[in-house]
Amino acid sequence: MKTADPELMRAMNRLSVLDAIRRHGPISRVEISERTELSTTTVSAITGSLLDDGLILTRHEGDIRNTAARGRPRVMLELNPAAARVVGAKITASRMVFVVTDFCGDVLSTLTLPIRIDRQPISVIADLIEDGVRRCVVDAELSLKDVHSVCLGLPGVIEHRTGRIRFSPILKDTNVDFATEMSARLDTPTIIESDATAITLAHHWFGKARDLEDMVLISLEQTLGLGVLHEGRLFRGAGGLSHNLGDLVLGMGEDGVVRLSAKAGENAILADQRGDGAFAEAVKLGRGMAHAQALIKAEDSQLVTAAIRAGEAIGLSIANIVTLFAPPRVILVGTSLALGAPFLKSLGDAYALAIPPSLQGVSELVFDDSNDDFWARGAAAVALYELYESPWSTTGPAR
Amino acid sequence: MKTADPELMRAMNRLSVLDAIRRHGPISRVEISERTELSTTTVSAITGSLLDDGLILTRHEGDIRNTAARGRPRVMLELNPAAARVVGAKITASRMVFVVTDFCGDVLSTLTLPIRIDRQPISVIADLIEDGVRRCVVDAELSLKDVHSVCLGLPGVIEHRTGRIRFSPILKDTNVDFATEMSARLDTPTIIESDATAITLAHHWFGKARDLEDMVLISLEQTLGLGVLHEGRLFRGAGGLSHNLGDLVLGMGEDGVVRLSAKAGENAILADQRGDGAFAEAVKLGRGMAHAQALIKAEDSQLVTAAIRAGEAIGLSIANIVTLFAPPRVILVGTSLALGAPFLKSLGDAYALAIPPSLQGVSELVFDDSNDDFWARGAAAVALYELYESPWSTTGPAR
DNA sequence: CGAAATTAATTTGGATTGCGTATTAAATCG
DNA sequence: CGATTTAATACGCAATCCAAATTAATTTCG
Repeated sequence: MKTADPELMRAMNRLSVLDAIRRHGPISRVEISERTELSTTTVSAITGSLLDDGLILTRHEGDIRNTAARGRPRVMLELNPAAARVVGAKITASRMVFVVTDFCGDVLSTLTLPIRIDRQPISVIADLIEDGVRRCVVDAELSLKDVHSVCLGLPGVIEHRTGRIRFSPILKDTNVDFATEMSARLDTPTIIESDATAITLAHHWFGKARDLEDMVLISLEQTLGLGVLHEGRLFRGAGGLSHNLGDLVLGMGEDGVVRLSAKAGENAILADQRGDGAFAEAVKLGRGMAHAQALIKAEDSQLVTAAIRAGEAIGLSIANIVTLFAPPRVILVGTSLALGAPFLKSLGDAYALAIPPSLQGVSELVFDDSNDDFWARGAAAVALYELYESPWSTTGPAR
Repeated sequence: MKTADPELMRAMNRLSVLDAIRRHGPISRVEISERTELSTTTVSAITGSLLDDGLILTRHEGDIRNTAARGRPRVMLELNPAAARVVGAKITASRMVFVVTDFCGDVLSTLTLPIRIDRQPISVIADLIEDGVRRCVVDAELSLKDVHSVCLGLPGVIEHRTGRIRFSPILKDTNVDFATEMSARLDTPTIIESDATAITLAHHWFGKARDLEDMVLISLEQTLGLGVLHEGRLFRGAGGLSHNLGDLVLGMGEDGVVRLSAKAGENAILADQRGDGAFAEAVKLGRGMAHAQALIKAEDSQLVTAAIRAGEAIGLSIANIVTLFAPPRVILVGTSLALGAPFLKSLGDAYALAIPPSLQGVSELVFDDSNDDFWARGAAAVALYELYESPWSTTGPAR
């Protein structure tokens, strides 16, 4: 346990205030005081220091109290977008998406590189990422010096605390210290995070989980990922390890264990389709799911069967996750959602069947079809969160 | 997030100091200061207040410094056993075990009631538990007034925060507010906890996880349970819900989903044996596993097959749990371990096969055959932990 | 045997924090 | 323009932690 001193106390309350300002837009000091349950005195002191540090701004318009606006008007406070910038990225086997965001998490520029990096040597991938980051920063009319930190979201088993990639489907190597590598290349602190964890935070901050402190997210892409929000914070396994849902085993098959990824991963669903030339091409370019969607609409029986099988396996797995975490909401994201009705129906049916009676109704399933920018924005949010948490330079004694 | 004020700060450091004293036996103030990273000043203040409150005692012997004991000798501090007493209990379908412990968690008296309560009306079960608690307290030559709180550990899906039993194999009813019921009967605060969670804390305090802050425990009894220790604290699902491992689904069968409990629960393993009169009797008395052990040693082929099947299913499930939590150690407990070599071997083999390569070696499997007292002691530990955390009466301003 | 040395624990003083009350600030209402 | 109302700040208090100085209780050595 961390030892508690006045400094920690202040840090906690600062984060609490900063978070209230982030979540509830322009907000007055009184309202912050109500939400955080801190005294107005304390809120004044902290907001004063935040103003000094340039992290927040005042706005004298927009006091939207109940019509009868008597008395001294409230001064609204909001995050200062210019306080810092971060870069977030989503790296997949067939493309990279970068965003630069301001201190609020609002996107300043976007860059998509539709490049297949699957199984390229690590140096090539690092080169491409470095290039993407630099270009996206330039697009935002900034320099890397203006960027506080970078967060890369990628699939696989990521050790957030150390910045190591233990395994990723896009890398040949395992156990790569990617944070150190990229930090050196960019000369900017770089955080490595699981893509699923990144978009989990994106949903907590901007998306379909703004109202919740507990939530689970399942990402269905090439890799099947899991993100967990527990008591308002990202939950990672022991040692900061991210979860890799595709590694879950469903049972024993003839030649070894059957993993979820083998039944419901993108590759598994599309495997039978590779024969078709046009389709194979599409898969290579990362458009497999879009093509599959079209075929399913045309009732391609083989693919429909595969989709139903996959939906079933995922539905069961979600039930298992709910059994373990009991979240009030489960958000599903990822390219596989494009498979359409047959997939979603079998998923929902399997889930309904598999959820234990004692947990019936505790959890709602929500589907989300956000684009890649949203994932990258989630990575940026991870970087911002660490920034919010970190003691800010000027945080000194009250003047 | 809790708002941080001096009181919280003090509470955190108090707990930290108290925990150091609990864990590291008689310990001097300097050593507490080193371990907690608090200044000696603060440690002195806190220990002073703990002494005033009678929670700890001084001991002038036993300063075991490096032989050359120069300078003023250290005063050793230890928990005051007499500071409080709690009752812990383990409730199963075929027996109840109660313990009274002192403030250190040391057992003062034990009571085992080998009564089959399976599916009795709730009032009967409550009666029996009340009786057991009262008798065990009397055995310790105490009165219920001397008991600070009671913690009941039982199988199923337990909502710790509210004290509700959402489902338990030993109850006909579901969603029972058992904490309120028992608190009123005993006129003593009563905590309801999952049995698996209780023994998880027992292992953290007294058993095979004293050295770890992260750990997962799998309990294999009539019900299959899961306990998680995360960053030194018990981890429960959202809303304080305990996990019920038996509800995990392994796949789709002919008539609906196949749950782990149907493949590896005590009932599942012993189901085929019910025909035998003597065996059926043993099962009813909760001795099924002991008898099964004997039969397996005699190479009863039917039972061996069932044990191997069960071990396989559990091994796979453990791999899945490790995939999600990545704990450095997994402790297995419960009556099913008595099934012996064939079971344990198939469990270990299935686990080794199912653990994803990227997580190979992060987790070690440990088997534990503690008796029921240990479970009950775990429940007592849960009660004690809440006591340690709670602001103590006399915790006022420093004198 | 008594003074010096050594280590433990407490006391003192300074800095920071949060909270409650009183005060100032900035608007509307009559 | 003054009274009223509400927001934000200023001031004083109590509690926390820490660092340095002080006191306490030993052992060591002359």
